[in-house]
Amino acid sequence: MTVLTNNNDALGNQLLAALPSRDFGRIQPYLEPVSLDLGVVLYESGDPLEFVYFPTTAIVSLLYIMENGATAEIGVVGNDGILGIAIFMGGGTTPNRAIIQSAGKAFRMSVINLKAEFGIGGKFHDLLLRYTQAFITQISQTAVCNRLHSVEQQLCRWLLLSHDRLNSDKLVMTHDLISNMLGVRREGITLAAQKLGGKGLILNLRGTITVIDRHGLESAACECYKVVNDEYQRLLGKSIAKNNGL
Amino acid sequence: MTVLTNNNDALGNQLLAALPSRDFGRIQPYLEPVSLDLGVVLYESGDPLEFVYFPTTAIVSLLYIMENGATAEIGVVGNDGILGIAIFMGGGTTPNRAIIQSAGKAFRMSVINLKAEFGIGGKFHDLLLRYTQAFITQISQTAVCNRLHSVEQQLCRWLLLSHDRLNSDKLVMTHDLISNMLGVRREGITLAAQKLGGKGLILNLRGTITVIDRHGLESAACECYKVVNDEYQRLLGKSIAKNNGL
DNA sequence: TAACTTTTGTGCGCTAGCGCACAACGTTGT
DNA sequence: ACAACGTTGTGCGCTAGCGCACAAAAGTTA
Repeated sequence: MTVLTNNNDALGNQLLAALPSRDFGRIQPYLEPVSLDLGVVLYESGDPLEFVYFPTTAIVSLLYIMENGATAEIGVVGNDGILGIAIFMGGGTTPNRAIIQSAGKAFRMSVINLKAEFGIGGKFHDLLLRYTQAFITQISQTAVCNRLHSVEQQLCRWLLLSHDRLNSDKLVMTHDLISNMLGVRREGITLAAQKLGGKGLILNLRGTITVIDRHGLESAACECYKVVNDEYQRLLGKSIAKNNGL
Repeated sequence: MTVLTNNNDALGNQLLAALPSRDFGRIQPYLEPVSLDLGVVLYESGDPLEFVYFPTTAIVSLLYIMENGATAEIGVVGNDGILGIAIFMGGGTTPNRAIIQSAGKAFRMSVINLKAEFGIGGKFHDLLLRYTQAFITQISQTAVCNRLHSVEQQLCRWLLLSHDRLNSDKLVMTHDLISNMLGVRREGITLAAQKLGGKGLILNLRGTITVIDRHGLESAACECYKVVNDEYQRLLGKSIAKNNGL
C-alpha cells in the first residue's frame, strides 16, 4: 500500500519536519504521496474521514456550505499543517467540505495509523494539539475579520495566507474562486483586486494573481493576518510568513 | 486550597457529569467553587492561564479585541464545557479575552492539576478533545454567520446560545453588551430586538430579554445554530438545546 | 478563422448596517 | 420628590456590498 518513493519529501511539510527524527522515522512508512488537483473535494461535510493529509505543495480550504449554496471559508491548510484534525480530536468528521484551493502534493496517512501514533502520546501527540490550537486561532480570526473588515482587507489577508503556503509569487486562481472562499460577490473581488493592482501590490492577469509587493500587502491587510501568524510562530516555533523568519 | 463544600454541584457542568464516576472522583478534590460576577475578566489576551474553569451557572464569552477597541465574540462557554482549552492544547494562552457574560458559579482547577489529569490519557483526555472539536465547530459557525447572515438572525442565534446555558428564560443583559459580543452597533441590536419582540418571540425590558417563544426563535435563527447544536449532540452525546433532549 | 467558453470589467438601483446626535424613558440614590 | 445615570428609542445622511444584467477581453476548440 505504501509507495516506496522518496518519502523524505514529506519534510516539505513543516509539521512532519518539526518531529524529532526518531518519531518521524516511525511515521515515515505510513506516509503515502498523493497529487491533488484543483477543485478536488477531499472531504465532504459529515463524511467519515479515511485519511489525514500533510500537504507539502498543495493548499486545502475548509468551507462551510449553506443550505442555499452560499459558501464561506473556515480556514486554510498548507505545508504548515495537517488536514483532518477531527480524527485525533475524536469526532471522525466535521460539517465542512475540504477542497483543493491550489493544486500540488501531499502525503496522506490512514486514520488507523494516525490514531495509533497519536495514542502513543509524546511529541507527535503534542505537536498535533499545538497545531490545532494555532488552527483555532486562524478560525477565530476569520470570524473576527468577517465581522469587522472590508473586502479589500480580507482579500489581502487571504492572498497572504495563500502566498505563505506556496513557493511562488504566482497564485493560480480566479476571482470567482476567491469570492467563494471569502463568501462575497465575484464583482467585489474584482474591484478589490483592481484597487490592490492600482497600488502596485499585485498584478492581475486572467486566472492568476501575482504578488508584487509582499510588504505592501501586509500593510494593506488588517491586523488579523499578523495575529494568526504570530500565534503560529509562538506555538510551532516558526513563522509561516515569507521574508519573515522562514 | 481546595474548598471543602459540596463539590457534587460540579455535576452541574455537563463535561464533568459525563465522566465515569471513577474519573470524576479522582478529579473532584481538585475542583474549587467560585462565583463569577458580570463583566469580570477571567483571562486577558495573551496572559498565561492559571486556572481552567468548568462553569455550572455562569456563562463566559471569548472575545477578540481589535487595536481600535472594536470587539467580536469568538465563542461562548457555559455549563456545557470548559474554559481554558489552551492549557491542554499546549499553548498556555490565547489572543482572546474571556469575560463573564452572565454571572453565576463555576468550578476552577489549577493548570498543574489539569495537565496532570490530561496527561494520564483515558476518558478525561478524550472528552476534553471531543469538547474542543465541538467548540471548533462553534467558532467556525460564528465565522460563517458573521459573513452571511443578518443582525437579526445572529441575535437569534446568540440568544439561543445563552438560553441553552441558563436555567431561566430571563437573560440579564443590555443591548449594549450584546452589541459588543456580536461586533455590531448597539442601535442595530435595539432594532433587531424590537422586531423579535414584535413577533412575540422575546420580551424586551430594561436590562433583560425574556425568551417567550423558544421554537419561534429557533425558526427565526439561521441554520448556524442548529449545525452547532447537532455537532455538540453528536460529539458529546447530548443536546445543549432546551426542549430538545436535555 | 470563426465560434465558443471562461474570466474580468462596468453600470445601476437597492438595502443593511454604520456613525452621529439627541430624545425618552427606567432605576437608583439622596 | 428630584437629580443623576444607565438604557433604550428614533431619525438622518452615508457607504459598502448585494443582485442583476451585460459588455469586453482572453483563451480554447473546431
